[in-house]
Amino acid sequence: MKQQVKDLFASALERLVADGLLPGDGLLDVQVERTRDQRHGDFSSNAAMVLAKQARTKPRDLAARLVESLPPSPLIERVEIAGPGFVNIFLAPAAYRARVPKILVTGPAYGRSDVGAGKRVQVEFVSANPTGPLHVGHGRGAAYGAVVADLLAAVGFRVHREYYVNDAGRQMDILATSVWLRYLELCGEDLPFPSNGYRGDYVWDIAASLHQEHGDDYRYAGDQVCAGLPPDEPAGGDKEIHIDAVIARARRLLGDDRYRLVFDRGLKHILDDIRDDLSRFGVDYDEWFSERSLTERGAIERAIERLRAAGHLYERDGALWFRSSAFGDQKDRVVVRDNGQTTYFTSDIAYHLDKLERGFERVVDIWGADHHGYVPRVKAALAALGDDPDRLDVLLVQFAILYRGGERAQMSTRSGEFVTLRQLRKEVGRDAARFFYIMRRCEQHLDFDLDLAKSQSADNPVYYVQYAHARICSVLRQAAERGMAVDPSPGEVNLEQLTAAHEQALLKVLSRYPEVVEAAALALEPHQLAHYLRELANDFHTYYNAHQFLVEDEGLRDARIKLILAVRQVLRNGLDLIGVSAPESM
RNA sequence: GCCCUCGUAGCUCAGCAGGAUAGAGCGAUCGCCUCCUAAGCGAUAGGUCACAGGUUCGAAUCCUGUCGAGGGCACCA
Repeated sequence: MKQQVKDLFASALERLVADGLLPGDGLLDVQVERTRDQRHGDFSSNAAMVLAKQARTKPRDLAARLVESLPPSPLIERVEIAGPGFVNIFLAPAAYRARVPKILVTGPAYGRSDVGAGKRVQVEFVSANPTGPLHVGHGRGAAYGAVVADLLAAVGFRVHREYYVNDAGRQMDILATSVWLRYLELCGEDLPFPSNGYRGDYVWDIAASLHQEHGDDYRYAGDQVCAGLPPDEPAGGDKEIHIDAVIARARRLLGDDRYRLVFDRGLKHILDDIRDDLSRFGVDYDEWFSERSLTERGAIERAIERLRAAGHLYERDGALWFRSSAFGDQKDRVVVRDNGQTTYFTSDIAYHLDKLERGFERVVDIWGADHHGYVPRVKAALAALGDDPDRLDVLLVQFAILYRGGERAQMSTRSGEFVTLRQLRKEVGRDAARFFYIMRRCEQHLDFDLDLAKSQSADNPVYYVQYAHARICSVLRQAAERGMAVDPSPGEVNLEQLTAAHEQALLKVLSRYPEVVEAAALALEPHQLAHYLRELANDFHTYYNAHQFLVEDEGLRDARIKLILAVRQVLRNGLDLIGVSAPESM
């Protein structure tokens, strides 16, 4: 609808250019906005004020010429010039009424568009280390990423959802070693557990399955495992040095193949768990991309070579550095350590290079806000390799803080007592979790009120929106019970009876839906959609309280039912996009 | 110390590619079911848009600085 109005302005401006009133360049960005105030009409353009200088005219005079040049359209009832030079558009009531059949015909596709023009976009999100179950912090990234991906798909992008599996790092070695130590305990060995190891129950589970399947095959005597290790922290040592030594010991005793087996068992177990968890949360991926595969395919070597060839690497203190500071980073970064190992950052360069090489025109990364320091260096790497860093959008999602009974719910990581995403789902349900996670802008800290998320009241925005949907279904059931025919055909007869203020308001909100979806998608901001749905539900509830739908007058009844059918369709479409169910009854 | 994000009603937040009198929800106060689900609706009160400058027809929105909150500054991942 907005686009149609925009098009009218664009052709008006073209005429003014043809008349020589305006220069032909720089006019492409016509600004047409929904008005905030009814009295200013439905749409408003500031074009005359913006262009007055170029036209060497007063804004109001230019506005007048602009209005004269607007092509006639059945969409528009009248146009007026207001204030310093705003052109205000009042739409014809018929234009709004026509929305109802449009929505009923388009159905689930109402709100979808093709502004993305089939461009390929990759959305990478969650990508938590597979060292344990997902916690509530990951949940926000999961919900946010899933909705961003769905929004982009809804406006015509070809979306590829991807999870980057950090299956190659030191944290994974710590996990593998933790599993092995627990396994040894199950075998009856008595050993101390490193303070830096993973202590969650899931580690015991993995160890138990290992033990069940392989018996004592991986068993070594406790003193053989512990002999000569540097002391752990409680014994006055360094926990990092200690755990590294334990890892090295595990590798030596088990040998590469058997160590890998333990390692992969832990990896697979946890990854399966994460995949299952996310899937139950309505979050599914097209690809689980293995970091290890980058090494195996030589992608990391290739990335280093490309940087070297481009002259952006140098050696210092025995390490190989990338001159990222030349591309906007704070300081240069190490790419190959003095011990010959590459860094996490090196993998990241290779990974992002790989993304662009796979032909994605745009890449969206969704990271925890604690990783924000990495944005400049990854962009620096892309720039250094001649790629456009603006093809990469990084969304930084702030942490979610849980509240229960007005108190901050505690969560600590290593101890294994953290609140997992699974626990949260169990407690508040998938719908509430999804909705709460995306109702705030990602840069905002999220106060997640567990009591509110569970409450079945109007205070709870999830129930509020869902209730509107259920109410409409209920009205239709009532109609059936009373033997009133419901005609879902999209005809326009009777619709001119929708003259009440509440009906006008609803029609207007319904007409805005595609614009909201587009704006939310392009800005990568799911919360816009959540806010819209609340507003639509509110307008419906107000209407419900003010008017009876199942009235005696058949024409009026038909019109009202068609209207609420349209409302129901838009509620469904919107809820579906944010991954929340639309219940028939509550 | 340097960098990033944030600062809008008592609370939680929208609004920020500049636009007309700054909006919601919660909480507070007062109302609304003989009626399709009251898991609902209406009304009232509530603001120096952190502060100070600047840019211009116009600034909550853009720029600079100050203050405050959070986060990041590894040859960890």
